[in-house]
Amino acid sequence: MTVMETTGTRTDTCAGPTQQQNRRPDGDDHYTISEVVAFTGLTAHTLRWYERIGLMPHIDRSHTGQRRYTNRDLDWLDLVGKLRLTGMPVADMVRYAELVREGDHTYGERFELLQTTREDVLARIDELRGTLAVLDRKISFYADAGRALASERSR
Amino acid sequence: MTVMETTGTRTDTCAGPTQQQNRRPDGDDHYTISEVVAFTGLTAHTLRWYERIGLMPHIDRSHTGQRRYTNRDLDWLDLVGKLRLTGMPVADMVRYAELVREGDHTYGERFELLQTTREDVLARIDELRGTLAVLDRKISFYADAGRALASERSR
DNA sequence: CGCTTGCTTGGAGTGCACTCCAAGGTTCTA
DNA sequence: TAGAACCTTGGAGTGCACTCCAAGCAAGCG
Repeated sequence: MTVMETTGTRTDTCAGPTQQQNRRPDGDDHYTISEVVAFTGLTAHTLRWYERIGLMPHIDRSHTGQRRYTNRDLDWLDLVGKLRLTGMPVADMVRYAELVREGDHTYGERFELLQTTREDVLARIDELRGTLAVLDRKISFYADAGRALASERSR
Repeated sequence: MTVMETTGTRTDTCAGPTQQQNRRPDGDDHYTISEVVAFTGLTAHTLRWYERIGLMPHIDRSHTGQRRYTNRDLDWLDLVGKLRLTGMPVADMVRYAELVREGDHTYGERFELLQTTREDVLARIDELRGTLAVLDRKISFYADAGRALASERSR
């Protein structure tokens, strides 16, 4: 049995609200770099850079050497996008990509990495909630001050 | 009437779960840079840098030119810390600091800035929740795969 | 008094995540 | 079949937020 990160047929399914329409059916899923730019919002520079640093697998090439991305590559980029949103350093994502490439025996390590990331995200959400509370207090302070200034002007 | 950001006596009050004990009473609140380092977790380098770029007001000096921070400075650093957590660029925080220094007539702009930031934080929390969902799906996928591998081994 | 520890300054350096460039080959449209 | 638009590469450059350095002054202690 093989633990795959992402496959042509199912990908730990239901990819969420991501822009996944416009995709070609698996089998003739060959996208140019500019199509992937349109899908992901990343720049072509960044996509090439991701490949260079090992955050992407080596992408298939056309007979003339141009990149041809597959649906699987797009799925991977979706995940990377999500992880990036968490603030995970690129180096850690590269590490994860390496684990995937290395095969099944890295399963445990990958699992742990995901769980650590999950904890980080929860902590981050909590931090943001704390900040939100401060912001709300400050905003209502300003609203009060605004009313005071207004009534002062009307006096 | 003056809209103050932070005062010696009240600061739009109840500063939250921040480490505010160990503070000296207002009036002999004079902290060295290393004390502020201990309070905030920032480095002395960073504190000096904040002052240089205008993210802090000019800090009082001792007769020999050493920085002496006040409770008010600590309050400001608390806010800066919170804003930093939201991912607000330092340049924007500097802008806010300038508005505060410029006085009452910047009230409206400050209010807007805070509200924009609030919206950003809400959006960020939502993003993180989306990521959390992806992570949870992936984690349970790995958990299932783990069970499958285990049962395979036991066969 | 000497020593350690802490503080000062301007300016240079670091690490991250891109971002861009030049020079040239490829693919599409009229 | 010409020209525009797009793609390739390695390597250099950018912007942000620190982070560190060297040289020197200051304060507290035995």
